Amino acid sequence: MEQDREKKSLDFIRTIIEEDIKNGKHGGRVATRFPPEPNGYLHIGHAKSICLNFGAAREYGGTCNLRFDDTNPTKEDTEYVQSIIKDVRWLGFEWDDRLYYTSDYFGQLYEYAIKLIENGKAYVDSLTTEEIREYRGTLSEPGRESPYRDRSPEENLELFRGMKEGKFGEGEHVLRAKVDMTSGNLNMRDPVMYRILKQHHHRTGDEWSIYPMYDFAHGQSDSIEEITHSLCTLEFEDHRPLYDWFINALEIYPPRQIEFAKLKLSYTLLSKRKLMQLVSEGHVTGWDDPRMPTISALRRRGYTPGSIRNFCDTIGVTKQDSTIDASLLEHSVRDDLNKTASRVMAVLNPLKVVITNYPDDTTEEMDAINNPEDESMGTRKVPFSKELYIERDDFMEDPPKKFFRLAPGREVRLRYAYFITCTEVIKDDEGNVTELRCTYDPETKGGNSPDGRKVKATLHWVSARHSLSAEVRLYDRLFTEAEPESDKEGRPFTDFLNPDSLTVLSNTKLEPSLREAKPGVNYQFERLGYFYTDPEDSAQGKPVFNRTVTLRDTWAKVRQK
RNA sequence: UGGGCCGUCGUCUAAUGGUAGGACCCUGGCCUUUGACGCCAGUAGUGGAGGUUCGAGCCCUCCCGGCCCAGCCA
Repeated sequence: MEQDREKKSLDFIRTIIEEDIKNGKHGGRVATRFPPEPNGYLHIGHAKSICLNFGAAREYGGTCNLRFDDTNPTKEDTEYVQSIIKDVRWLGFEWDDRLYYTSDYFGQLYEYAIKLIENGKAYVDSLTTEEIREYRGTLSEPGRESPYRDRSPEENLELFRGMKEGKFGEGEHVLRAKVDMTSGNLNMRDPVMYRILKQHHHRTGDEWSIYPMYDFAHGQSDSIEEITHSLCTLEFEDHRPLYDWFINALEIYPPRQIEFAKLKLSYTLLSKRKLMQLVSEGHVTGWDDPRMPTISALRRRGYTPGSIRNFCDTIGVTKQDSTIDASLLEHSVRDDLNKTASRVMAVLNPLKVVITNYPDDTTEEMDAINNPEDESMGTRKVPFSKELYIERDDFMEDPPKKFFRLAPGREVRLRYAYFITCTEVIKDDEGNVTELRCTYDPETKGGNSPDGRKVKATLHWVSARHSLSAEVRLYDRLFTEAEPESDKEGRPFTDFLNPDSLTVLSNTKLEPSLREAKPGVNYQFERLGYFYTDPEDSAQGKPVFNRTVTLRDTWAKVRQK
């Protein structure tokens, strides 16, 4: 039978790569690169590109370089370099000694520019920024040639050298490619190759007073590194003819650029500028605020590298503009954590329960399973005593039909402990329930009744005397709208910030084993969700928990109806 | 309105010109010491009109809709 022969369907990029390998292009070599600009933190959209570039290289026995596209010293910083290195590693990828910077190529790029000048394919333009814009034309009208377009190579050379040597001020001149001012593709209307920027660069210091534009640097950098497949996002499709023009004019190694759609995720933003704004305006506490879609924030929230890689696998790679449902990301992390996270009992919104027929000073150690999905994770002891806490939501004095948790006169199971029956409801002057009195059935120790009687609900609980209080942060979506950036009435995305994106709980009651919880560990609080000990704010014996994601909650859906 | 790209279930994504499949979401049901997980089932799609063909999601034409480009940003 051929049933087991799995038919894999490749995305269009991998299809091209396999085709190239089959045809012996580049001698079967596969070389990709991930080329971030160090001007912000990486986000989940970058993860898609990272997984594609590093993933494809890995799959086809190739290499993937990490290269920082650092051609604009006014926006870039080593802080971002460091965070990017950390994030790519954390995602599980390695570049060995292939860590590069476009700034490594400034010398070579300068030589390339000289060559184009000598060949009459580049010229120094002395128009102002505004004039260049006017001369460029519009989407529907062709541009006009600059009056400086026909300077001689000798004059251009001298001017360009002068630019390099710092003889001119910022904005006085630029170097432009002599392509075609009438092209329908605006990128071909004599694009700027170099501008004067008397700025300190995070790597080259004050060595340069001119810096190449991205368009004059990116393609050649790929060429220098002999990248076989230059993968980038759709908006650069229009730039490809220009890159090819440069490569052609320079007669250097030609990489093949292939464009794919960048990731969009519902209920969040993935624009570096706007993420920066969220940080600078204080809507979040930083780039790694767990509500952010950055890699560092997802990590701090408790997302695992595997869950993100799996997410990227699931969403695929195409050229179609699309928005992935946030629930798919949530599914990825639940799926991963379900198999690996230790279960533990934690009461977030405590309601006191006194077991009236239980001895005052007795403590029993109940056996609890750490992970029903993985027996090798073993068991632990959880103390049980007369006074307990249960979740407020697990009791209703006047329950609707479909509520089958605790209610007056009703019997439920306390997980790994006993069946209890609610006998009395205690309230304060305002009628708020403050305490429950229950009886337990000693025969049901461990959670089973010898007479075989069933209960409909199993509740989590924590022994009051043994409980630990800890700060627990409940995170929710940052925005209330699926597409905060595209409001019909043009309202800014900041109008749609979710006021309930963060709830901090301090009056929580956790099982005592959590006292020793180390920072940076994933747990499942049974029946509630996955939580992660905050790596920054947790201290010895004083963990702080971030909610990664809730468990799926069927009852919440029923209740809403 | 110049140039480039893209239209398949609600959302993503598959389908040598030959039965439109999978995932997420959703809805039922089973199971359950997590209303979780798991399992079973269900709902639901080729933007439109022509054409080629025995046969079109796929090829051709036109139309409609969406995205990107007018930085000395990347």
